[in-house]
Amino acid sequence: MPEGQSSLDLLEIWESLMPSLSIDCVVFGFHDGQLKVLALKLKNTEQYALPGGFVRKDESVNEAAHRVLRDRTGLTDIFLEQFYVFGERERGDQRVHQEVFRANGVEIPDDHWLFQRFVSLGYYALVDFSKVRSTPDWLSESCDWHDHRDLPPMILDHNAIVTKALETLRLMLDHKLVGFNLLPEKFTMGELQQLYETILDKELVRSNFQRKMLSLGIFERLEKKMTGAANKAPYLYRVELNTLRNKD
Amino acid sequence: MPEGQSSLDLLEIWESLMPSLSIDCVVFGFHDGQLKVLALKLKNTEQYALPGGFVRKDESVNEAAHRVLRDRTGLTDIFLEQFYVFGERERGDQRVHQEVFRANGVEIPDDHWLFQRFVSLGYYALVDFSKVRSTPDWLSESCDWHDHRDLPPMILDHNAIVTKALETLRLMLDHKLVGFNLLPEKFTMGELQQLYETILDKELVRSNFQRKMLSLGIFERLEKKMTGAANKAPYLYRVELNTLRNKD
DNA sequence: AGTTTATTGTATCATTTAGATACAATAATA
DNA sequence: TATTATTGTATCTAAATGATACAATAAACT
Repeated sequence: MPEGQSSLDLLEIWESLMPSLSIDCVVFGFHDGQLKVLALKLKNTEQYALPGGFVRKDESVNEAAHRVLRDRTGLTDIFLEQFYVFGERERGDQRVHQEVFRANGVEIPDDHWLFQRFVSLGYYALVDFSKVRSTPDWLSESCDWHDHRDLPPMILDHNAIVTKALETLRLMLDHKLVGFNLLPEKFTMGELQQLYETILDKELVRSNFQRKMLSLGIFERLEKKMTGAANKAPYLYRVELNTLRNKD
Repeated sequence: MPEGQSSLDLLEIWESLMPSLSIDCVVFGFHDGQLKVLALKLKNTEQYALPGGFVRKDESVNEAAHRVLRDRTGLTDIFLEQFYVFGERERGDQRVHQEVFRANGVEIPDDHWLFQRFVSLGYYALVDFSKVRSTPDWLSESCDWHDHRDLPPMILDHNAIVTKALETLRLMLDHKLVGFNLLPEKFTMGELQQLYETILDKELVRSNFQRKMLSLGIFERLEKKMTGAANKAPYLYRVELNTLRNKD
């Protein structure tokens, strides 16, 4: 049995949690022109899972999601929103967790609460890839980025959860202005366009994209970014934080 | 103690339910040029509540919401969608239910599951006002429509839930095409416009509204509606069901 | 029966937004 | 200094939206 974790501990933990409720986070990042998703590789198996957790009795569901995200990425103050509740009767074989425990030498009775039905609250987060310090949880051996078009097979309905999260992100990208949460503080219009093209899976006309973005009036133009390339240097932009606010 | 319901029954019911999860439905209807919301008047109190319920262990959360809606309105096959999870630590005084029970002569211990913390899944429904046969539940003396701008004080955070539901409806009205779910099968463009104006709280230019709606190409023009008024009779329209589909 | 009235359906204008293309400005290289 | 690739902006066109006008018409009134 691995150190620091016993069936007794699990029972104590259970008492402090909201029963039947779980949280799954689809953490989006952007790197190398790819939209990435954080996934955990479960110890001693070939299974992957989304960062997730449970809701404590003394915290709100949104607080729980922020805590999960902080534990896996080290980030606070991130864009994080509910997008769907996954509450099918059979969301996939709940025994996957049992397999994981067995693979790690932990015997837990079949009727343990962990293997009961959970309704999962789906959250999606938009983070600055470069700021993330990804950290596996105690069941996982690693926590890494995967291209959203090439995700490993994940437990339960986690692949479907990512699909739904991406749909929501596409919707919100047109609707609210949330895209730049995936970029560093300073970015060029070219980088922003590449981000939009990746998420929407559609090519955009550069000049028109630039016109539209700048007409929003939410960007502050900073110094030029000397790229070293043999051509005109693009300006860096920053979102004027006074203009927008992402709160719970 | 009222017939048909005892503490023992409640315990049995409890065993069949997903713990800590509840469902609240904001049922929108349209009548007399007003956007209406269904609310229950709790027996022997001046408190109101949204139609709601719990999730059975053998049904999905969406099925649970449909069941709640069927029980309160008699309707199946309605537009019903999740819009938010209300999971604050203190969503208001959970003892309101206790008050209701006391007012009805039912003593339930303070530590009963009904008074514990619940996370509520918010659903909103769009229904044909004329088709609803509103039916109170066993805790309520009536189930009636209220103008959305003049709702009675409701328990817990139910007033806030309605506000959030209305925001979602406004968003979806622009985005998807869901408005006509609030109208009878056949309707005039004038009626549809009045509906949009009420929901969006904004006047629209008739000719432009008509042009936009008809350009969607989802309406089938039927016979004229002879209103009896001394002017040109408007056509009735129906949504071509082949074109659109609302599924879970 | 002809006139009046209010409302509907559609046309037409102007304005705004979006798509397509062109071109001057420019950072590094040849 | 010319070349090159890319950026920022302008311009033209097309589509969507806003504002207004007007003919068609169901019932009431003369």
